[in-house]
Amino acid sequence: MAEKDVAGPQSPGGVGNRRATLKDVAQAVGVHVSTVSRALNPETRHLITPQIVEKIAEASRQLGYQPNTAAYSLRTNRTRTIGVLVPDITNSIFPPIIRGLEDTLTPRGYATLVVNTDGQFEREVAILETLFARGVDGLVIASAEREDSAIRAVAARGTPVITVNRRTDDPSIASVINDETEGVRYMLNHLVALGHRNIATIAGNQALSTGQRRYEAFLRHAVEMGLDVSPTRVGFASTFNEADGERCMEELMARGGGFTAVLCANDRLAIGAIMALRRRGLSCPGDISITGFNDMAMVDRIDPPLTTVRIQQYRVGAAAAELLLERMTKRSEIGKPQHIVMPVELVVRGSTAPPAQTSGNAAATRDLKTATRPAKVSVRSV
Amino acid sequence: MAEKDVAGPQSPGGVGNRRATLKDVAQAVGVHVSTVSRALNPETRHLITPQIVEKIAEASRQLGYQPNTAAYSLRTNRTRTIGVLVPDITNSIFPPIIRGLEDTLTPRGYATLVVNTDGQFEREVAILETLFARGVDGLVIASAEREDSAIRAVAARGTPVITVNRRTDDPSIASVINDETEGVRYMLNHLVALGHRNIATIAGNQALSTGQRRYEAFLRHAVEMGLDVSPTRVGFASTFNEADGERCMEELMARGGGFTAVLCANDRLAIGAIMALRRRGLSCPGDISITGFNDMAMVDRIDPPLTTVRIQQYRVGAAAAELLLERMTKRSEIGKPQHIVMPVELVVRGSTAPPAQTSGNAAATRDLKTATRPAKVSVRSV
DNA sequence: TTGTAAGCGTTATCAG
DNA sequence: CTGATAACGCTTACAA
Repeated sequence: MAEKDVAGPQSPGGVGNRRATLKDVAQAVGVHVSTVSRALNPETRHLITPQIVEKIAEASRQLGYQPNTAAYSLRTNRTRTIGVLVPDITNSIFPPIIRGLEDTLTPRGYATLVVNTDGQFEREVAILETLFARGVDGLVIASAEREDSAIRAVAARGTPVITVNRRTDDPSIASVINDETEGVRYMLNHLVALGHRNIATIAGNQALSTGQRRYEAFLRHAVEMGLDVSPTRVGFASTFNEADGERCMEELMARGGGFTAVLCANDRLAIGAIMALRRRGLSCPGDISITGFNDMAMVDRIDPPLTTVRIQQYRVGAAAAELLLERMTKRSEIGKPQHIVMPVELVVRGSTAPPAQTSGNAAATRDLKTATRPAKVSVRSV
Repeated sequence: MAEKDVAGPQSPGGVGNRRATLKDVAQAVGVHVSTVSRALNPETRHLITPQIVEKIAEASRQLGYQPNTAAYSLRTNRTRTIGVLVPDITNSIFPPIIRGLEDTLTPRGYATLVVNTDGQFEREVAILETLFARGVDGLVIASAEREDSAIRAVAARGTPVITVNRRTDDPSIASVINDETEGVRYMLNHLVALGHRNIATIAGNQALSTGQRRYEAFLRHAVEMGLDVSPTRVGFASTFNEADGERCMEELMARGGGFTAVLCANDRLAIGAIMALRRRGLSCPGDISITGFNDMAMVDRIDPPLTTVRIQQYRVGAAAAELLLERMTKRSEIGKPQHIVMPVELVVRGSTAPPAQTSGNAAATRDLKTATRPAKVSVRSV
């Protein structure tokens, strides 16, 4: 509870009330502003006599000199600012990505301007407009759709851009995403190991790479595993949220069921699915196992704790920042990977269990196999 | 899945590849740049002949003119940028506040630069330094401590500043906070109505206004209600997180218990408390009722669903933005409230119930009264 | 190694 | 009402 004490970020010198400028430092040392500029810039410091550099450094410290960002930008056309587009910062999968970005960008002198698109294309366009007006040096886009003409326009314009979490279908747009395919495979493996043979899925928005890739992986691997993937066991969500999960689950059950597990394209859909189940008086995982994707904050504490695929949000952000920095400095270094896929891991919790043995009270479950397998695994790393 | 199509934010005109400047527009219309500047600025537009204004507007539209922010800033010393300090964007109570800020600031032409302090004072100071270097026009601080010399320094410097969610002890620093006192009173009322007479508390960090105010309110209202507030029934958390909640709950139980409910200073402490309880083989609310504060995302879905106090995070952010805008434009308008307190509401869920009737298996519960009251209320608005 | 000077795109002051 | 001009603070050829 001790008072926080500090010299404080207020004028620790300066001239009068103004912030100190290069000219002030130059005057103090008795050299020209250009000399000060060079001395203070690591790139050009070597041009200046070490003693003078020292004197300049001292004086600028004394005066509390801080370069004027506006002047720097006006002159160099660079702002050391990165625009970050997210669908909605309120969706808890994005903040960790943003921190990953910030934590690697800030030490390099870059600031991030985070804006919300709410998944609306017109907003995305308008936002990009204002970001360009502010002269961002690069863009990180977490709101990318598979066909995203706005992003293509940005790239065509020459602004370094990278998508995170999702990617566009255009391979020339750099990206950092998660290994959706493997994630789905792990999950199917897990369900099959528990004894499930009749697995439905609630797929996400197919206009987003996450939705599309997870669904595609489901189809591919389910077939490989010899599972029945009839279209009646597929629900398509358009919004990746709880309401849509609920709706899709109801649809699936209305179509007659016959499945013992539902693989959902993300955690929020899974939560909705569980609610729908409950409303019908069914239990998870007693009657039906439900799985998520992302491992959002708190899904380990909900009832039942969600079995899901953990993605490395923070590291996705950090990797994207690194990649972007490279593309902004070394001019389009060839040979560097343009697409990074981060590994994911399966997290087994309470929302999955072996299929019910009896045809019991679960209206949606029929066609049960008898196979039973190891009941519970803790967090399994892959 | 239709391709998103748009003219795109790329050069819709411009000159060559460059962004169009005032000079370009001036040339196109055949007037001087200063005329264009005046015509485009609403404040000075009246100085220009309407026909010319129209021509200029048209040409600037045609050329896709966007004012250069850096030049504007250099000239005017204003950046239309607001710095926002939060402890950690990953903590889900902050994103809604940030959206409230953004949604009211963006339409007014301001951008927000959000940075994380991680609750470290040195980081806060360093961050303020870089924000000033970038020339922010104002500051919104969600990471304020009660005694915060850095914030005082900012205010002394003349930069408009406002704290949100928390406030400093210095009444001259404007703030928008929640009604902690009423929140605690509602909660105590609720617990007493359920029949609890022996209520413990896990207080938050007393160096933060939230922690201090909630604790003070607990003491005051508990006394008013004639409850026993012995110090053995108070635990002090230092970090407002689950781990500390767990630790405090264990401490409370180790001291011998005797309470039937625990009022926690926020939701995360409550979650930790529930975990500690569970580890001892006790149940919530069967053996002990636990309450939170904030109504964080997802606490309605955890097990048990948390009874808590809902704060209006989004509106806190929006109100702070309004207040800040006022203080930035109308020069320190007197008469306007400097401190806004937002109303809160009680949300009753599953983590509270009447105290156990028997001295049962609950090691921590004794001294039970017999009063029982209405068992469950749904969301009650106040 | 250092100084000179131009110029980035605006806005504001001062004439006309 | 409009034009000319300076200045904001910095970087960067080009000179010396």
